[in-house]
Amino acid sequence: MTHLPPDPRLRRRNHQPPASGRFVLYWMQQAQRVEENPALALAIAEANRLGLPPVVGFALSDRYPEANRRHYTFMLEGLREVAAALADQGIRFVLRLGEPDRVVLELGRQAALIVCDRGYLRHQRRWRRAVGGGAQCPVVEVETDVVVPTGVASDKAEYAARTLRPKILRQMDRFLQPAGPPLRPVHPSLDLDIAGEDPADIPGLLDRLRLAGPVAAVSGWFTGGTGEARRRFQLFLNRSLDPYAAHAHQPQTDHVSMMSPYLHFGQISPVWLARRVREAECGPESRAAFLEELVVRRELAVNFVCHTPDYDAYDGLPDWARETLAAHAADTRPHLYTPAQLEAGQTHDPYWNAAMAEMRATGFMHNYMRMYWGKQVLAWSPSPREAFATLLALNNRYFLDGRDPNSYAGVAWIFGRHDRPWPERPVFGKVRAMTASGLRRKCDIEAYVRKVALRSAASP
DNA sequence: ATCGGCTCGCGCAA
DNA sequence: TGCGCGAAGCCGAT
Repeated sequence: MTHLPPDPRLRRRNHQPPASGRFVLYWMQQAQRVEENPALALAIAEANRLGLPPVVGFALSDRYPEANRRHYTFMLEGLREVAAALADQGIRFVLRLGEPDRVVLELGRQAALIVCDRGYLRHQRRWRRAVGGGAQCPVVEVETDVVVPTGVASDKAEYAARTLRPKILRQMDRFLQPAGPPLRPVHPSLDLDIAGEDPADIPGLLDRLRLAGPVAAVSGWFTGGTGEARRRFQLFLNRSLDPYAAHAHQPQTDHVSMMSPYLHFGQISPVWLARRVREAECGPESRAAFLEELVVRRELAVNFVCHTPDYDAYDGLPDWARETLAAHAADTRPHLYTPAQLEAGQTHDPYWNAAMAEMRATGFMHNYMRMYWGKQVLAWSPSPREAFATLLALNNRYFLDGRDPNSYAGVAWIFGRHDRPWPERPVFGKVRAMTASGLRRKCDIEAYVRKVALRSAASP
């Protein structure tokens, strides 16, 4: 493997010598797409060089943290499309039920090389460590789901967006160069005799998985898959990119890309999205604002989970934030709600209830409302620690983009992470507060409430 | 309608 | 060591 190009997106996961095998295995887990997938491209190139067919393997586990029907329907819609797109190229897609590390080590016994993509949460890292340590052939990891590879951007936990921003912007250009034309496999793998599930049988697969909770699918609002992501993004470019910057705090509009569910499952490439926006005709402010969200803040969230071992724990918050929240632990809470009352959207606040209804009905929430929604849970919970737990649970249960680095960075932001102190007030202490009067001042919040009422009434 | 003050700590200039 | 400034705000003064 000494021939591997010196590409900062590549990393060897073990030091096994070259092995013989029936195929080259691309273990797809994070980057659930065929287009703009550098891990798949590397697997095809290596397969051609070795004179072997490439095979794509995917492990479907119902032990994924907080897995439910909503997430899995969306993911399986995407994987069905992946299987069909791979078949068009003569590549076999092997879907197996089970824990990813075990499934991949089993499949990998017949592989000359394993290529994997890169998710950033601790269970995804654990799977890759286990595969790297257990495989009898070389394992190469490819960074697939950020623009600037994490180690190139920064090798430490960044304090805030302002400290990461210059590092990202300095490097962005070189990682937005278009890849060459997609490589075709010389040796097709469709006829290889490898057992796997039928990825097109979504109801059958869902029935066989033990999924938590009564959280319904939201296919009426969001259908999974790269084709659907591209269609939606084209609509965004046509209609919503130009007012994007001006309407960032206008949740009554739909001038947002809604790419986060597709990015979360790797169904669309952030590099491709960034290139499209750079080429788009729009005001420079909107172009910069979108790239700020897509690249700077999204990759700040990745930096956060990579360098904060307890990214999902209250104790991982900055000292100043924990200290000020502790100093206000005994403050009177004018409103207190249980997690069940919050989940049902039964509070005194119609704006908050609308946000919760949007989340339940569609699996999505406008960014500005996500902040307001989170800040109120802090205000209405018996303690910041309980608020933190409630927010993560609701986030990961209902959002299609739950359980993403952005989920953990977003919840931590509610409690002061990546933010600065502000004037001291009850309950919040020096952590930034948001209020209903602020919503009324800054946007047409009544129009947002009406929009959500229509949507949740029409909910499938 | 707009403006300033509030508050902590990082990173750069000196 | 000093200083400017920051992921999305609030509030009161003008």
